[in-house]
Amino acid sequence: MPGTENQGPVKISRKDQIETIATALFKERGFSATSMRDLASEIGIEAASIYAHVRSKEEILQSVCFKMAHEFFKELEQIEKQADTHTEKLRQLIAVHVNIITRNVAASAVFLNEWRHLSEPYASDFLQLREQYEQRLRAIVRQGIATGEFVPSDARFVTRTLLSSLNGITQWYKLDGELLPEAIAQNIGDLFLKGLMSHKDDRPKYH
Amino acid sequence: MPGTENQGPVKISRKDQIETIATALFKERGFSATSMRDLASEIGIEAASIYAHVRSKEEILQSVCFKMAHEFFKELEQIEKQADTHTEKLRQLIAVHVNIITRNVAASAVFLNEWRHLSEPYASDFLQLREQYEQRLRAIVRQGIATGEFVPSDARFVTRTLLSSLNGITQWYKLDGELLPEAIAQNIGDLFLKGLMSHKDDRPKYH
DNA sequence: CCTACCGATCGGTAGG
DNA sequence: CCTACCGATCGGTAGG
Repeated sequence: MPGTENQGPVKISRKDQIETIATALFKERGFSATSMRDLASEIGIEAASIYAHVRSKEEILQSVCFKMAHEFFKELEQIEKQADTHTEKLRQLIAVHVNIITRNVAASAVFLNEWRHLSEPYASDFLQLREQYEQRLRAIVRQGIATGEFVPSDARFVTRTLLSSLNGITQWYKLDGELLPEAIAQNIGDLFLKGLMSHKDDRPKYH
Repeated sequence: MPGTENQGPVKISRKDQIETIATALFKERGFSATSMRDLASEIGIEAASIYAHVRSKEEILQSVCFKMAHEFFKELEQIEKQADTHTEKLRQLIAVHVNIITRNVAASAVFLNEWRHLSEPYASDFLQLREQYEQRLRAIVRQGIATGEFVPSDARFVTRTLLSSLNGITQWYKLDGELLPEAIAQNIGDLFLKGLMSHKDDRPKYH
């Protein structure tokens, strides 16, 4: 079985390794400032050898960006389906968003900051996905306002500010940090739900 | 008076024009993905001509980054000086931060995202400034908590999340947008101060 | 501010 | 996965 016999107990293929290291470099230096030679030397092979596993530098970026987009959408759809309150939906969406980011800090940072180096039609496709995600998050906020669950507020502003807070995590989160992902989610959830809920019901309830 | 006789009523010098256009390109495409030829063609001159006004591509980046850092610090020091409450200090700091960003969206985005392309010792100097700014903002939050003005909370987390919300404005603010800078500041101020203040005193007071 | 140019480096290919 | 290499483009300089 050529191609499978040498993988052994560690499942990570050379292709996966390339993507992982590239993601870290793309986050640190940016896509354009990372050369295939940088990447190769980090892996320990020659630059030309990368092309045995990957068609181009951009293909790596495409893979990272669309994989992350898929992650975010998968969880969003799960949350949209359930018939919970909008408070609960928002709290859960914050929790899974924090979870995805803290489990994939580098990939999330690349997803957020390097997608503009995608060529067409990938850039347009990607942008559409991002806009749709924001729209659907905004719909939850809007509906919560419409039902009176949330205080009247600018859904567009709230959504953008929430996304900035969540996505900003990529810029400061460290695996050995003092704050656990669950605590981050709790804090962001409290902050925004406190801001969105009427005064008599300040503390969000769980079940 | 050579060098001054041709400036006429419009005060913008070629050097300023280069910096302005470069800033816009650096924001849109990133520093590394912007070539001096891109910049030149946007200005309408040859690439080599840029070097009559500017020593290098990086010098432009240095200028933008440190000018913005200076802007932010100038306002921070002003706010630290006055003997107001921490609530009022935080609200004012948010207001001036929003103001600087909305008046310099491109420069702020470059300041936030492209500084890592600075070479040494500029990168280290810059990073030190950013960390000091965050530290001093955090001190205001900490002091507000210590005096009992703010509810007990994680000052580090609050500061980072506030900065993410503020800096995120560069990613969505448009001059013709529906939300005016004053309204943005008001909303962010309300959100965070509501989150920071004790329940019996939910609405922050002004004078 | 332009023409003419330089050495370095880039992403990527051929052929093994 | 490597050696050897290609054309394109990069930041920047010389000299006017």
